Amino acid sequence: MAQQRAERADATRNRRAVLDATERLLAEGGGDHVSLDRVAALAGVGKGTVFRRFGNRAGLLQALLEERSRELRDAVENGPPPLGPGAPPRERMLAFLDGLGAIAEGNAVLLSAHDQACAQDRYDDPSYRFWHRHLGTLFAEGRPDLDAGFLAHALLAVFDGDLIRHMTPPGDPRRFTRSVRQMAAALLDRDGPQGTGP
Amino acid sequence: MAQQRAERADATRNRRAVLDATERLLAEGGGDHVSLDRVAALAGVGKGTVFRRFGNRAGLLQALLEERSRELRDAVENGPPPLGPGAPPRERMLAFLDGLGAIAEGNAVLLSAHDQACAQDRYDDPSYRFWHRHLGTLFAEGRPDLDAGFLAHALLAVFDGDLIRHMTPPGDPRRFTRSVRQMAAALLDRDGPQGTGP
DNA sequence: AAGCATGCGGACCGACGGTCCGCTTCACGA
DNA sequence: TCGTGAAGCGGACCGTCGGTCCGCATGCTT
Repeated sequence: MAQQRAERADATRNRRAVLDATERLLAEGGGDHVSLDRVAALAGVGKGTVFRRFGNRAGLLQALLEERSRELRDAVENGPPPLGPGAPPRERMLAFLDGLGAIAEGNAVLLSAHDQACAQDRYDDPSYRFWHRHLGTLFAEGRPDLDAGFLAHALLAVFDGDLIRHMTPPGDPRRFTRSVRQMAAALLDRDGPQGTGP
Repeated sequence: MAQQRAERADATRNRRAVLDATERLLAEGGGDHVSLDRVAALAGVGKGTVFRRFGNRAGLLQALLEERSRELRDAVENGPPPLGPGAPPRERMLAFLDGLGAIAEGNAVLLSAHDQACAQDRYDDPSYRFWHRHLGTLFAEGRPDLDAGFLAHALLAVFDGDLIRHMTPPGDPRRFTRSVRQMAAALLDRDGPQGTGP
């Protein structure tokens, strides 16, 4: 364990600039409008810089996504119930889906672009594995008679940027999250509906 | 309604050749191995021919997919129960998922490639709309208390080529379909599990 | 101040999806 | 059978993209 040299100041500055540029491009055009040339140009850096920092297109989008979801992840790992450990599976899952839904609804374009870029290795992505393990555990507790691992994949499959944009009407920004919660509740309740909260 | 001139023989021959070439390329390499140059070359036709026939990459893959699922679609529309009209929603949905699962398991690579190519307009694809309408109707009958349109999207979202490959172990090729059926059954049963068939 | 690892930029590459247009091939009527 | 016009064909061509590479600048450390 040698003492690591501190990260150079320009590197830090550039990483931020690149992430911000990506965000701006995502906001103003569709997800396919975000080419790495454009990102580099808007960030005022060379293309090589983008790749050294993030490896490839998928890495860049993943970094942005991770930034948006770090808070939720921390809360799930160490926060107070019902998000954190301690709450019963049903409440914990609904709280989690509420959080994930909010992030997804607020970042649908980013989500689409990320899925597009990741393609087949989406399921090896550490972020995905974390969400999957969390949901899988909760399902295993709540419904030991079903295939918990599959249900976890199924719930996550629904967090698709295009689907969210497709089924979110202008006047009801949380319709998606509501329906996801409702579905999860239906899956968890072996003995008839119990409602999905306030 | 003027009398249409019959389709030229070479056109028919080429359409078949292109579809077959696509199939072969999908089988021997990953989905991203199927470039339109390669398809044209292997089919022994010019690139222009591919595009005139199928419009673009998405159209080509969609044509192939439609070919694989036409039989199921016909059976759902006009066939005998439980696939066709007449059976109770639960049985009809399970039969349908069984059929769709078989197709998906046998064409996972094609499915991935198609999703990749379609991107955002996946939800406007006529094939998708048909499956969605079918599932949505059945859910609406079986579970009027839930968001049937959403549940239909959710079930279809699970038919993802990469997910299928990721969760299909070598020794159990139908694990995916079994889990999908189980999930659908859990969603349909308001009053506890009733089993998913033989 | 000097030395050196680290980071930087942008020219460069191969591959891809998609377009275009001059030429060929086929179906049909005479 | 043959002429003709339309339908189809091929493949050169284009712009763009993700990704690589290496000579040069920057900023830490001593």
